[in-house]
Amino acid sequence: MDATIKDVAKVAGVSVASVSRALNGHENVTGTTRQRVLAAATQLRYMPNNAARSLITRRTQTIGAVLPDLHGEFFSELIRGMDAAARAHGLHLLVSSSPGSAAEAGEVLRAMCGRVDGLLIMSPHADADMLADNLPASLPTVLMNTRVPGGHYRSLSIDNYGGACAMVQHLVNCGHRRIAFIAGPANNFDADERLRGYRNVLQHRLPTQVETILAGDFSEESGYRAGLRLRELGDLPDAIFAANDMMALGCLFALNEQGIKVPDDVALAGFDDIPIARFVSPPLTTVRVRIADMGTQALERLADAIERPNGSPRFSLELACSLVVRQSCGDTTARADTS
Amino acid sequence: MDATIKDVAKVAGVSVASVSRALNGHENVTGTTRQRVLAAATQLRYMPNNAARSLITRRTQTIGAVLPDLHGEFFSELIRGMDAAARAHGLHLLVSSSPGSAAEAGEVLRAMCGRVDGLLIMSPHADADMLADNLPASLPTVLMNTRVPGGHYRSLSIDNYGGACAMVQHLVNCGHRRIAFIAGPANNFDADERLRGYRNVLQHRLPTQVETILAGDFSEESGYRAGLRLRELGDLPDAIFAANDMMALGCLFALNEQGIKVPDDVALAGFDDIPIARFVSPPLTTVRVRIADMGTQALERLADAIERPNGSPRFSLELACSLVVRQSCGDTTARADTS
DNA sequence: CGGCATGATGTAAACGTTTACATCCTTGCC
DNA sequence: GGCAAGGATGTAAACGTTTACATCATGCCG
Repeated sequence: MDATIKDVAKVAGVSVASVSRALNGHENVTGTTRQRVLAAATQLRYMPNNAARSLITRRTQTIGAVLPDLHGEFFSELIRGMDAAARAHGLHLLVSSSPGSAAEAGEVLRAMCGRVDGLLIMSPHADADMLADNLPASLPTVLMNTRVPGGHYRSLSIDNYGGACAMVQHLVNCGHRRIAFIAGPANNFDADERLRGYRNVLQHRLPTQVETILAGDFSEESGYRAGLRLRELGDLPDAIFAANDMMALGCLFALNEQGIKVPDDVALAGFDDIPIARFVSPPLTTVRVRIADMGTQALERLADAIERPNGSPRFSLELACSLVVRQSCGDTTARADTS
Repeated sequence: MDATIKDVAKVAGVSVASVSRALNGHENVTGTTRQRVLAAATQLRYMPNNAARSLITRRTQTIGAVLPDLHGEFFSELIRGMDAAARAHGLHLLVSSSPGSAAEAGEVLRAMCGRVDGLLIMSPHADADMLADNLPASLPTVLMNTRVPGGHYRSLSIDNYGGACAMVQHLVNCGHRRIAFIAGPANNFDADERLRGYRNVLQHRLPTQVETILAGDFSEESGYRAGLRLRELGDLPDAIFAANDMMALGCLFALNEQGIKVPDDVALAGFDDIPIARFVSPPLTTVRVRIADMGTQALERLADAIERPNGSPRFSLELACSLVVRQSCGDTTARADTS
């Protein structure tokens, strides 16, 4: 059985209160007492019982992350960013995915909220009602890539819309006119925003062009299929903008197989700047999003909200993306970035 | 303030003991009492306080996962597998990476072990002493891809060695003789085992050939650099076996740039079967490892060890890999798998 | 020298559960 | 009708901390 604070007190010859004070670094404790306590604690390999501590302090030193399915590098990056920030703040990270239904997501939320000091939520199922139903209003929360109207929640997003606009602008500036878009999955926040950016620029800069949207679901396979279907559209477009890099790569391989040259026959662009994007040939022009950064920032905002329950304001932030121009879209004079 | 069990008891007009029994599904409680309690609980939105519960039950319903750095799809897959199994068992998942030093890893372990019922550990820093120093002997633990001699710990690994042997065998069977290897990072369990497999087959099947090992670190960039360095070796080898797919892809792009044709000029093989492997051209012959499966299995073994503290035996298991033959190594008669 | 402020230390209550044990009620049997 | 048995329910202790408050020693000042 593990040693308790009482055992330490006995060995050190002091009261439990002094042990607690010494171990928690309070001021009012003599140097000699502190030393005796520390010695006893290490001798007994004393580890404070977190349950007992949480019970009285009402803090768990844990924050929860509720994510959608955990496929792909996106989530390891996100978790990596959150983990680094959590460790820096002395916090622990409880993660859970919530694939499936909204009901299931609510269940995950309820199961978590009693064990954490705050919550990071990224979920397609999250809306105002669902959150209100499953979360105590007092629990600090930061939404990630999840739009809930009302301004009642803190929220942090990648500026997918801005990034998509920038990319389509770039394609237009390169002289491309007929620009096709490979869409992401339905009901996906990122996918919707990127599509919105594509449409916006098309309407404003190329009002005479009709939009061309190919179905996709963010998987490289769906990009591959889109690339094979391209011929069915009649003439090849000038450029293809895939809603993420994986689909862009899938599409690239499909184009290769058909003998369609990128960027000579058609330009190709992606979104995310996954590591492999710069190693394919031609290197892929894409939009860089700093995913780990979003995780870190989200956690830090949350930590702040926990520490200053009233002082920390609600906010709704968008993290900027940056255009990464490589060789897959032809004109590289705009800006070169192969770092 | 949240409702407590006392509030529920008051509303339901019963004692706290009955509330506890009703809510935890014990037998000896009347149907009417149970209903009254349930009604009161939902009315008050009662959520049991986990700290108090853990304090007395000495269970946290949480298992901890200590991982090395969290880069790449490997970890999202691993976490995905663990998460699915955890939810199935009603357990929560506390994750932490332990980049950096062994001391830091020890700290992570100590910080975790008071908050979990069991631990899943994957760490290059883990050895018998380090674990003994930082973990209570009573804490159920499952090691993943981490070799600690002595048979004192439960452990689960990918059969990297077997997979690498199978791949090199396959290359030999395809008629290749001069086989180069792009190694993974030093002190990495997977990397070491794959190298060992390469060496083993070389020694037994091709005793006259010298081994050719190019440095790498599992990143696509290091594979790319290895591909560029290939010419420095003099004649091109017959085949290149990269210790993981990312390096194989990096290498593939480097070969493309140099006008070296795969598989005509040189065969290329990888390890992991990441999703994109089947979409590059030529599709990559590789070794499939079921990473999510390892996470799931590890968690399930751990859950078993927690539930049956004495009944569950120590074990040391290796999860089989399977050869996935595509077009990058020439001869596809051995076995085709493009699923 | 006495009283008082100051600061270290000890005592004990409180946190919200679970559960062993006591109590009470019901039921069936003699 | 009384009694035993057994099942439902209540009472209270226990889990291991933190911390408000009490106590005690010390030194300073009047």
